[in-house]
Amino acid sequence: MPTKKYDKNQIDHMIADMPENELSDLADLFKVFGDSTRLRILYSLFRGEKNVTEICEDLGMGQSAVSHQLRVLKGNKLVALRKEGKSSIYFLADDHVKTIIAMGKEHIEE
Amino acid sequence: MPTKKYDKNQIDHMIADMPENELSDLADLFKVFGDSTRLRILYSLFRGEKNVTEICEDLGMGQSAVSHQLRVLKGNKLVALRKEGKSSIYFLADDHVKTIIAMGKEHIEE
DNA sequence: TGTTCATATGAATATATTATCATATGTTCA
DNA sequence: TGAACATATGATAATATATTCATATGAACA
Repeated sequence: MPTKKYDKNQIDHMIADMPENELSDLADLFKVFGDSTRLRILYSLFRGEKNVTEICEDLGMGQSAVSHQLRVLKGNKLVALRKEGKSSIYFLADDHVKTIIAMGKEHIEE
Repeated sequence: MPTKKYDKNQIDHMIADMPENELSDLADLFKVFGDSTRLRILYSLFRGEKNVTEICEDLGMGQSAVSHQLRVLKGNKLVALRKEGKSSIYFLADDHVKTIIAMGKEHIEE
């Protein structure tokens, strides 16, 4: 499978004629990234899949808060999970998560 | 100037070892994209620079609400402006805006 | 079966955010 | 200068959001 690349010309074309309702969906997606707890969860999973307890330890946060945010992330298809005994093992759902984070990172570093 | 490209390997490397405070800045940036009024403004400016009145007309929103959001966008360096007579002409500040929107768009379309 | 561990979820509170209204600032031009 | 226009901004009210607390669900296993 070839590595996917993005260049500016493709991007201009990609954005043109975006309908109003799609913009609204897009805002909802970015809203999910716009919370540092959720972003820290994503970043934690970027370093490897984890169960809920491990995520809590990694973030130093309570189980309930983390579960609530995992629910949001899952609802937006940014993470997925598999059950393993008593545990739920969460992992990043696709590579767009990484790409979006990388783009944002590049922006703030300038 | 060569067209910039991004591939998955670069991206993995880009994200590795991101410090905690940078994640917080990143969440703040995404928060800016996570509002449909602001996203509509960005999209409007993607189609061409505009003064405040024109943006208001394009969005069908009041001047005050738009100005408040332009302030947020400007504070985050996503738009810039030049003064021209009585008008402030706003435009997209850089190409990352487009890239970030394109990545998000691609995600929601799957 | 009953206890423990792991996770999910509902309700409530505290905080943040957005649009509106009113007004201030600044520019143009008669 | 002062009237008209364009934009910016402060305060407020309405809404949305996140965390906490309490509790429910479900699996493993003695």
